[in-house]
Amino acid sequence: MAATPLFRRIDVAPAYQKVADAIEREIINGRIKPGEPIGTEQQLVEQFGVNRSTVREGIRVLEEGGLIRRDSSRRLQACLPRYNKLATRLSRALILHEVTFRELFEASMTLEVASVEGAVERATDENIRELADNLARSAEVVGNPAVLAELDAEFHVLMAKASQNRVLQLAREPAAQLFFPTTEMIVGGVPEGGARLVEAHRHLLEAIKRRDKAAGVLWTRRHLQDWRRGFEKIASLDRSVEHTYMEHAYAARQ
Amino acid sequence: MAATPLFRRIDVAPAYQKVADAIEREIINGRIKPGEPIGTEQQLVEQFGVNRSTVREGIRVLEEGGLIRRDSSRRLQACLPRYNKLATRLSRALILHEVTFRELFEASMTLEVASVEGAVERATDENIRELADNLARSAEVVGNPAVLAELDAEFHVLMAKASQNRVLQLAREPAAQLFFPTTEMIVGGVPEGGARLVEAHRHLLEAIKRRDKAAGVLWTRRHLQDWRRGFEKIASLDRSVEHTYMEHAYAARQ
DNA sequence: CTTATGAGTTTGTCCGACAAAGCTAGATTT
DNA sequence: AAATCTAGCTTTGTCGGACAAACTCATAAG
Repeated sequence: MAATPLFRRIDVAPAYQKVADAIEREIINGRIKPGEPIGTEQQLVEQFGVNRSTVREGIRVLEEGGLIRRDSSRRLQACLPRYNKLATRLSRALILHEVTFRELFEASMTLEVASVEGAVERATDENIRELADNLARSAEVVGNPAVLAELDAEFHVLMAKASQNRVLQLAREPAAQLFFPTTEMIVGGVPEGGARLVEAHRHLLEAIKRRDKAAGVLWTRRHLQDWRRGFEKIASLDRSVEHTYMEHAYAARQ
Repeated sequence: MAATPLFRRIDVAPAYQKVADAIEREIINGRIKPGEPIGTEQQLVEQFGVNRSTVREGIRVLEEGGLIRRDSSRRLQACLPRYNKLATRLSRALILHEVTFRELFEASMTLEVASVEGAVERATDENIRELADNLARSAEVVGNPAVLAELDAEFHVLMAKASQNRVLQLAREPAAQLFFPTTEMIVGGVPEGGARLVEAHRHLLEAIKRRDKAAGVLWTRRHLQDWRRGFEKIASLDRSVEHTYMEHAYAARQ
């Protein structure tokens, strides 16, 4: 195919990219720890020997990637990428790829079941307290679809947290961000929808408390099936997640 | 808590952020479709009424987010975010959060099982051809851990693709990117490791062809358990994914 | 019809500048 | 002496202009 390589490929990445890569490398391999300062733009200018505009473009790249942020006084520092922010990007990608609600439902079924299994096995007292608190608040707003939907999303986040598996936590988040905004429509559109939702959460919490995995899985399945039936009343599962629908998932980012 | 709000919060986001947000919004809600041009920097300068440096910083943000890219002639255009690129960022986040191999293993078990179930149900002839092709190539390099590990990763990507579920495809990718680089070490360190791996893939492909879900799940479990046993010979599952380990996952990005 | 050429665009980078906001430390007041 | 104020220094966000390299496109030359 290729002729014998006499020279190595020349690195032609633009300077701002190299700046970003250099800083990123230091953070990834741990030489700069989260929370530690990166230095001022002027210092970076001197260290890299490029113009401040170039440094700033590199900084934007890292900032968007969640690797660095500016503290209260706008000074640069390394930080731990927030799942939430990354998940938003992923949700965005899923929308642009026009995934269907069926795909979303199927994947969520898998991920939520895994999540509850982990929670049943490993939930701490603190986790259970948080879930119970969420449940109590939910019970008070059964008639308010908007608030209830938000609490539902939170409940599932807490369950994922209780699974003590951060990979799972991260993996379920993008789907959940697209999945749960519809909850409001569904709970609002189905009589008894709110009550059924809270009932399911109650059984889930009970299952976690009793370390009863079978019950946890069963009620997760029912809970999601409820969502599915509700959704099918207002739309087709094979419809793709709409662009306009993004408005919801979007407002939440603020 | 707060006093009655007399005025709404003033928007103080920096200009480059607003530029990025404005373009992003147009893409997300579909007014600019993937592949369509955004315009030159000069045009954006005129439209937004800000300096070119400011526009460029905004562009960097979107570029890193995968929403826009430059075509062959470096002109800006909207594009579909690539799973692969996003997954790399997630993997990076997982490393910085120091997730353990146990978390990785548990999540992967769930995701790969779901993946194979989907593949058994919905794999197309084309999917099966790709898997068979991968298997044939794997069989030829049983003795070469480096190449075999790469083909193993590809096999699982193909299986996720065969599941026809893009949400799942996306969800499994970050974990896989961290999970599979160790395959080389394991296959290289365990006698018969390569042969067992290829054998598992063969059974998986058979299961998909026969639409035999039970067999598919069984062999996925075995396959991953093999990995786990191999891993435990060289390290502890409770060790966190190391920073230095990133070198592998990192080089692959190029 | 293909190739070469050359003008015009566009990007990547650099330089210098300035207002606004934050920080620091000396000066002032109680 | 402790608290407060003030003025200067730093840093960021934005701007304007500039230029070389790479690319586009249309026209001229073979």
